[in-house]
Amino acid sequence: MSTQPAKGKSKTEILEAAVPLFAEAGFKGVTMRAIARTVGLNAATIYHHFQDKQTLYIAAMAHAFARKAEILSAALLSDAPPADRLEQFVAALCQLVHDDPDFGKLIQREILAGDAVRLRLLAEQVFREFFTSLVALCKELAPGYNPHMLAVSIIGLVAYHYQVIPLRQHQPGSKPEHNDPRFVTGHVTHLLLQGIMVRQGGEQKSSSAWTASG
Amino acid sequence: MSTQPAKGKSKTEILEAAVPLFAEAGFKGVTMRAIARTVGLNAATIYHHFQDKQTLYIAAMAHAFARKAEILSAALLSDAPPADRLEQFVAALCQLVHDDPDFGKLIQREILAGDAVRLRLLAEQVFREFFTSLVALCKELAPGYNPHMLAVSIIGLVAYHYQVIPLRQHQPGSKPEHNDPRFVTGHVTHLLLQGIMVRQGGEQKSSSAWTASG
DNA sequence: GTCTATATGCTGATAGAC
DNA sequence: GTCTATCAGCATATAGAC
Repeated sequence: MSTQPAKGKSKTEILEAAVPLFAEAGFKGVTMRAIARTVGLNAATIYHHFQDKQTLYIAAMAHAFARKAEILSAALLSDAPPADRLEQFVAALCQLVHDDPDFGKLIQREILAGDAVRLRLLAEQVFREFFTSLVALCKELAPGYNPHMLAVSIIGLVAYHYQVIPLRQHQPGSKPEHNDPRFVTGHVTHLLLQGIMVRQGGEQKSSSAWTASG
Repeated sequence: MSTQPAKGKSKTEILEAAVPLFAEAGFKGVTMRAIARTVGLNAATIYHHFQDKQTLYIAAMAHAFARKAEILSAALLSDAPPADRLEQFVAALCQLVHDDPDFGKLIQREILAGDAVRLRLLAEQVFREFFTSLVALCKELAPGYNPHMLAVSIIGLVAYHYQVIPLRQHQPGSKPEHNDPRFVTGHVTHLLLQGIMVRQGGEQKSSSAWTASG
């Protein structure tokens, strides 16, 4: 909270060094010495800024997840028609996980770690608001579906594509373009809105769902 | 390979003790002592059966993934119509990840670990065959879609629902029934085949896609 | 095959000089 | 605020008795 003008390394610098390290190797895979080396400090100095490793880790999570919630919420709050809001949200989510791979990795690691307290905080303080907005959109867009399940499916379609890149890049038909946020947005939006059963003779490229933002 | 009739603990017993431990805590989160304690041995004895921890870990992965490939392939090889084969596959995948949570966790951990050699082995020796069959089904079922992307989407819709249970259980609208393989199968199959745009007045419960297996 | 004992290294964390 | 020096604990892995 207090500004530190050119007066030693700040807590923020330590956090910004720690986030990618924790994303890549997890809590036990990162040593205090490694974080200190990255930020250009001695390991003991970290303990002047943070009580212990656990405290530093939680602060790093909070720093990594800050502002993500409002980015996701914002895409859901336009006054466009429901189908367009869906596409805007899918596009925003694709862009987010594409531009910040650490974000997805840290969430996966938190899920695997399975700490009940931290998971509850993550669910309530980071995802609750935007998830509720997404559920509302699902109710409006597809009243026949279970809105909770549909919301999870929408997020999952995007998140999974980026999550399994290290595996699916070895599978037949994989191309680098498939990681382009616009390409994933087009695929996911069309699949959600139209489903698999394309009418024979139907030209899907002419569907408005394939265009990026209009 | 050699049978050991009632002659000390077998390698298989060690592997079957190690798999759930590695799934729960990851490579660095599991000590040789913990594995030994679980199987009822001294830590040093493990080194009589396995060269080192890394070798034991890879053997445990191979043991955990054995036979999974053919379970998934089998569901794709019936002579039913494409849409029914899709539902059979979705049902089989739901059942698999529901009955064996370790399976999904270990795959996630391997993806996060990011070892290029191990990921290539996993992709080629465990998933290649069934993924190729799924891509073929996608081409047959939905020629208008990119088959690679569609195959990933199908797997992702199922895998993601089970993967994020620890997070989505804290979100509004979550119910325990949503983890039932039959429920997830119904939701995913209907979403894939029909998409979101349900016709007004259409009664989705009457769709054959909602019924479990006929 | 299984054990005890132990070597060796790395880790989180602290004490205290500057 | 940052450093050096250091401790105590635990990890992997080995040596060798039984």
